[in-house]
Amino acid sequence: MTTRVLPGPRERLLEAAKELTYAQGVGVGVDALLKAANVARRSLYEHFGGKDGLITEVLRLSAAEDEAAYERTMRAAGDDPRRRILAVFDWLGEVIEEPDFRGCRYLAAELALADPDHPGHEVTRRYNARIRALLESELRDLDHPRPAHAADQLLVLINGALAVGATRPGTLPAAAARELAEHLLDEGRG
Amino acid sequence: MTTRVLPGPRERLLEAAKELTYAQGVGVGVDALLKAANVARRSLYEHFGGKDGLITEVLRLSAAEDEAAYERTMRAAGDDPRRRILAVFDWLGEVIEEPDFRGCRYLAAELALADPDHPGHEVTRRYNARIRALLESELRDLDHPRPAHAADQLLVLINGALAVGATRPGTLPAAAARELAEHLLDEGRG
DNA sequence: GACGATATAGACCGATCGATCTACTCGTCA
DNA sequence: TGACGAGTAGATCGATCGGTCTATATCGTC
Repeated sequence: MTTRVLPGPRERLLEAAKELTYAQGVGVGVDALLKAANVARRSLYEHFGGKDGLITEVLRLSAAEDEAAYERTMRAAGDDPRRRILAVFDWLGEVIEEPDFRGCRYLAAELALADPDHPGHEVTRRYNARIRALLESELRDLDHPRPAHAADQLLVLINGALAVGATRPGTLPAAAARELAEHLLDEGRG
Repeated sequence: MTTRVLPGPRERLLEAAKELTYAQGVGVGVDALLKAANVARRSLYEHFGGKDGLITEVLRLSAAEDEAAYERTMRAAGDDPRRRILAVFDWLGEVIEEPDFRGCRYLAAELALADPDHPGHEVTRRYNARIRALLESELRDLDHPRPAHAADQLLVLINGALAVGATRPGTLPAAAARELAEHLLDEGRG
């Protein structure tokens, strides 16, 4: 059986690390992670090889979850690609207004991991590429004249809203970004 | 005399810390800062009271310099507010393409300083507010119908370009942002 | 030339870092 | 029953953390 009734030390560690690395950054100490997960020190090194392995796995897991959240948001918005894209900004607005919002986890990791060879960088790079591909696909469905370029612009708007949301809470940057996205989507349709 | 021919330990520390905290994040060790600045350990605590004081002062100094850079960029672009604002994005494009670009220093500090009471947060908050005020002033000169709202949007575009530039180097996010800024500036003039 | 302020050099502090190790417990399955 | 794998508990490691300390050197100024 690969399934399990109670979450094992691996799952507990991943969950605790997901929360703590977001709330306090990837600089959190191993002791804090072990205590929060209620896991023996040895288990961390058995399952992940070390702190870097755990952090990388957390990023991978979160990336998959967040990508799924983008897809779920768009699916729930119906079939119109325009509505689906704008729904992303509405959802981001809710995320940003959550009381414990602390900005984009992947950008924070990108900036905090000083070692350029840390495997976490590759994860964040791929995550951004996948979100961008998701957006470009919608833009093609919309028959946008420049889907690749518009996808780059949407990525700027998304990351901008998340960044401003971290520094200036309460200014509703997602709504501001959504409005710019509308202009972008209307391109080439008079 | 308050001026000095050779930079003293205070100036050397600030300069070294400005570089190291950007390249490696605010988590850099005190030893690394002292070594890079060639300064005695004691001098750091005499001048800044501790690591946090040094970091905060670096943020303050950098904020003043960067704000001046915005103003210089706009001044060099002439008198037309539209040109002046778009020049900011051209300048950001150059900054992002610099080989050692590592994203926005203030957002990185905001995300890395886990303690919400760290005085650095106030500095980054004020910095963003001042840049926003700078932009809003230009928008008023331009007789933009919604200067405050448009300033918020420009801030999203700027932070978005810097964020994407950190994660996806070479994709020219500043140019993408500039194009969206043009739409924004043309608002209400048919 | 003496003084005081400002440096430097570096020992030293307790705390914490990430990581390794041993010893013990517990459940499973042969 | 007994061997084994997985997990816990916790001592321990060397390194590094931020910070304090003493001792010495250098400087400008009276």
